[in-house]
Amino acid sequence: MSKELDIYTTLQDRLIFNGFEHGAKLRAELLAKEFGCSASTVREALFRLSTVGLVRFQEQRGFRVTEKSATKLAELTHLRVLLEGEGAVLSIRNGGVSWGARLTAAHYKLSYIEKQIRGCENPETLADIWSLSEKEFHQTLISACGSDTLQQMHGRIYAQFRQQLMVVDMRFDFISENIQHHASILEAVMSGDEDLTRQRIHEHLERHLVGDTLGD
Amino acid sequence: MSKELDIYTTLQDRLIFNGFEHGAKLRAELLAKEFGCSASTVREALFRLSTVGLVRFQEQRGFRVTEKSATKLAELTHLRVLLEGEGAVLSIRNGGVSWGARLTAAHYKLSYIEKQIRGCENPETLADIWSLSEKEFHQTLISACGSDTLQQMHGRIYAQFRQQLMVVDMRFDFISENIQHHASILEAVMSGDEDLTRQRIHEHLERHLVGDTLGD
DNA sequence: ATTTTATAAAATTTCGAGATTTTGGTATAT
DNA sequence: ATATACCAAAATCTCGAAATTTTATAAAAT
Repeated sequence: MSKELDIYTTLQDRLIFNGFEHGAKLRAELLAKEFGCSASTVREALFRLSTVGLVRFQEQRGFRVTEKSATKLAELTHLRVLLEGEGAVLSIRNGGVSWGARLTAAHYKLSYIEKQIRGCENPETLADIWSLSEKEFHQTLISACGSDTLQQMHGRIYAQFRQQLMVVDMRFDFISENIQHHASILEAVMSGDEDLTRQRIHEHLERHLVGDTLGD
Repeated sequence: MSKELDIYTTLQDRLIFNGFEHGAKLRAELLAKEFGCSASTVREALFRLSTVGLVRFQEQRGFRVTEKSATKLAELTHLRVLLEGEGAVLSIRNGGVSWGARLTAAHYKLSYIEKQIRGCENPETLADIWSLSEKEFHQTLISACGSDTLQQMHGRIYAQFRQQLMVVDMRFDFISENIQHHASILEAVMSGDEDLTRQRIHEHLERHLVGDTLGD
């Protein structure tokens, strides 16, 4: 694998899981030292990440971690509801048994971890594994929609959404609700009810829409 | 303005308006000569364009113009209907008079050009100006939605959509229908009917959904 | 005291060349 | 005839340094 791609993925992870300060400056030269490569290589990766939205680029002023704001989070949530709802509904239509099986499996894993978190003293220690499972569940949910473009787009929105939310949310106060939400989504999907599925996805994410000027 | 940005924009235009062959190889070194700069600068721009989706990047194999396919076009159309519908509906709610005025103006310009095209021997000569007006109309349609993220996302989908369609479509056989479509969308918007607006946007783009396995 | 100007330091952008990998052609073996 | 191994040419990737621009600091002017 090329160095550039390596660095791209590493940085992406750090950005999503808040390995950097909110709005921090990202100096290619410093990161280059850390990664043991040249500044240009880091620069390429940062450029790509800026197009994805995890990094902000300013002409002659370098790169910064995208800032957090309630507005941005609300916008991303709105789009997630839209895309994930669409993806789920299409998957219901096209998915068949194998998709149902995969989704059930993903949900089983996620709910197992979420129940662990609920009864745990230091839930932060489970944050990483939780993130992976939660992502997998939501990805699986739309995985049979038949549109790569939709999934790709959802992936980006999801990444930015997590970036906005991480740390803040890692106290897991919401975990009981969440267990309920995920189960409700699965239930709606399995019953084949498209409108209900959309509604449940909406309910799951609703709490992040505060301060939103967009419609409900 | 930096050279990189210059090149980025130039390449973006060429890619969208099919200044390159379908699937053509994009060699940084050759383009560098043409632009009078170094290969690394072009490389940065190409990397960004690959993240946007106009260019395909392969590890150790360089860059290519994104291939055209009916499937891809259908996927992009599907997303356009979704995002543009949502953006238009939100704009109806938040837009107010000034948005209505801007949309009417954009429509007036577009319909003027489309009528010129209808009665023209060599419609290709008007392709450039048409593209600009059509883009402006659809951008204005969602411009009061209140979500930068949504608009940005729509912009990317729109760019890829155009890339798939250009040349092929520049014979303007559809122009009479199109005049009708655009007027219908404007009418639905002005009546404040949200469902009708979505439906009209869908009808406008429907012909590109052939070969689609996604539901309509 | 505040603003403007000049200068130095730091950061960003661009470059061209060297290192690495792929591609295409030729020879050798099965 | 097909497949494999080898080599040379071409393309890609990485680097470190030079050129440019911004930022910070201090001196001069209002």
